[in-house]
Amino acid sequence: MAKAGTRAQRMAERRQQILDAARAMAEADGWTAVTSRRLADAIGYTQPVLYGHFPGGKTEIMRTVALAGFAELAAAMQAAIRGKTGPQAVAAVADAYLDFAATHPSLYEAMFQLPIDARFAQDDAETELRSGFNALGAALGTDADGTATELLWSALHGMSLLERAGRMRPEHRPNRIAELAARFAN
Amino acid sequence: MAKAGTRAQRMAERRQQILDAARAMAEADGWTAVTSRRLADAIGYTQPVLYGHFPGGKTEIMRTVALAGFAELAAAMQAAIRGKTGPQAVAAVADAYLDFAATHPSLYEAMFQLPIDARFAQDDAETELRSGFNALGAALGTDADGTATELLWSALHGMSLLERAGRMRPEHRPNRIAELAARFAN
DNA sequence: ACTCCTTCTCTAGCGGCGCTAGGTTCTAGC
DNA sequence: GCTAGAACCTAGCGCCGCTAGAGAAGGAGT
Repeated sequence: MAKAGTRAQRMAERRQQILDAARAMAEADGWTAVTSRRLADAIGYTQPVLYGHFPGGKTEIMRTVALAGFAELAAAMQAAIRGKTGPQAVAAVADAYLDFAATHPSLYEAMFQLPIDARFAQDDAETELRSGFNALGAALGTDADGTATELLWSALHGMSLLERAGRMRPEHRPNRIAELAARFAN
Repeated sequence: MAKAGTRAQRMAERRQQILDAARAMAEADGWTAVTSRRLADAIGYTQPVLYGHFPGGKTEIMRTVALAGFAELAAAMQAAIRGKTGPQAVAAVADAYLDFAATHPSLYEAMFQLPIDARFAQDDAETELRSGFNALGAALGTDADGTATELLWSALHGMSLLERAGRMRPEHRPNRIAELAARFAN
């Protein structure tokens, strides 16, 4: 008899362990500090074990972490909008978005800045991405061809990165959100 | 007698050679392909020579390339605005910005996405950065506390990255620019 | 109980990275 | 021609992502 659970269960557990460790490590010291050796150490095994779970190596691990991030971001935005309309909805979704990016900078980095980007659109990422996009669209109310939604996403994405890079006055964020809500509410 | 010019001249020339090679290499194959060995090969010397010119290593080289990029971007924006006001000015500056980012993706990456960011503000970067920021502000006309300018910069920055990542419909860029001009003019 | 076979895990190593200590060659000034 | 210093290279460090192949562990059949 095995120590605990079925083979598949143990595999799934360890897979999650790897993802958790990678995410924690990234948030603590940045993605460059997430090396295959350190990651293997963290889960109590050696490097090759990682490749058993993620044949694509570090890239696949980051991609998987990013995927979870998209789901979380979409959920946060949906929760923020609930029951709001007009400028309030826009301000709420903007606040939620920027908060998410600021609170989980490395997660956000994995989602948008790393070489995961290329050809992301075909698989299950589509669902989470679309879901987040829709949340933004919902905040705007009507947006026939999605152009305004694209613009709003652009502004939020850019702002989160520029804030993080120290290129925007942090204390002005409320002003920026107000400005955004004023200019984007239908 | 030396082969050509003074010592200082030869140093300056080679310094520029390194920067040119790094930039060309980055645009051709991305920054990860710009390694100290390949870079040294490209200028016909060995690695340690690079460190004579740029004690900070690869980071300092990228930072220097990025600095030139800021100057170019600011110039492109200023040229685009010339003689325009209102929505036309905003559209023109947006077009110039997005064009720059799309035409020199790796240069743009060095300017905004790489770990150069941290504490950039104290030295000569300030000038070029401020100059670009001012060009955006000029396109907007009046912007008392700079909030609208921050917002415009955010939108352009985010849009350029999302376009590059394939997350925005490329054929819709004119729509996005029009939307931007409409929402941001005065 | 013993063998066999699969499944799991580790050891060891490859090529490449950024970077640097220390020796060698060249050059300029006397 | 000699010498001091600048210029440059060789060789190597510790790290990276990744993998081939050896060996241990554990269940199935006899």
